[in-house]
Amino acid sequence: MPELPEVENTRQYLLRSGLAGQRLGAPEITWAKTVREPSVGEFIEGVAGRTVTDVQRRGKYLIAPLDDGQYLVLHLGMTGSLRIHDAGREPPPMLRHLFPLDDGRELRFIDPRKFGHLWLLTDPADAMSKMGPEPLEPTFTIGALTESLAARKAPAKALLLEQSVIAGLGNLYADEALFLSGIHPERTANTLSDDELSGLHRAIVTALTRSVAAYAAARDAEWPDPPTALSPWTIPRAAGEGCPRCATTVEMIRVRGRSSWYCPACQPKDVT
DNA sequence: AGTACGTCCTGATCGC
DNA sequence: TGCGATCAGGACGTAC
Repeated sequence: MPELPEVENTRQYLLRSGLAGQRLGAPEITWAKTVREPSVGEFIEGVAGRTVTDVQRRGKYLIAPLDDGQYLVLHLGMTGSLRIHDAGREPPPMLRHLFPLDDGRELRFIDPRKFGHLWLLTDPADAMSKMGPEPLEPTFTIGALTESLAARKAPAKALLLEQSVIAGLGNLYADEALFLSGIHPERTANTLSDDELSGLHRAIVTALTRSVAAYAAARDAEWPDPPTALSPWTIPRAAGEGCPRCATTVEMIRVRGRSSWYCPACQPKDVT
């Protein structure tokens, strides 16, 4: 599902498609609950006629500054994706919203499960002030990770999903980072050793960096319709599959209601 | 405050 | 073959 690498891929796709510089027409919103702020009417009125000046990303949020100082903010939820196509082209199934562009194309918001959301904000930085560090920027340090986990008794897996701890991780990359660092998903966060914390920090950066690169290569190879989803992780997510490191059959448990795949040999629950 | 869990959604898949 | 039940999980609201 859209996590940091997928959202970053979307950002790069939108920029390369020339969204910046385009003036938006009145958006067609077919699922009103998608708009979180302001009202749907104010959102449509506020977006119409404005020009997009850039596409930025914070965690899993896409932020498009507009030429009047406001910001169009998008979250893809679990199944959302964005495409820019000619207005005449057959609309895809599950098209939920569209933003007409002044060059005859349109920005399409496709979202089967309707978990994506839209905002029109004057101060997105304030709205996102509780979000944790960007894992691919220098602010994400071992010290920052240690500090945010030190007093927590929840399972490590659950905390990796909290956007206030790290911005941009989701269920799949959380599992991947735990696998790469050899940490069982149910390990209590405040029992992680210094070595485990530094290994987890490195694993998060490695997993995300690897995936961002995989998307970049796919964009180049498959332009102008690059994939919105790859599977650029190493821990298998299917019953009966073997660990890529030791061939032990991987297992799945539920942590906070989320499926968590791990290798019982490489990620022991009890560390001595 | 920290932790845990239900809720929103619908296409795909599973079991009888 | 068909149909109901289950699963998937990001972020938030609520409860303890």
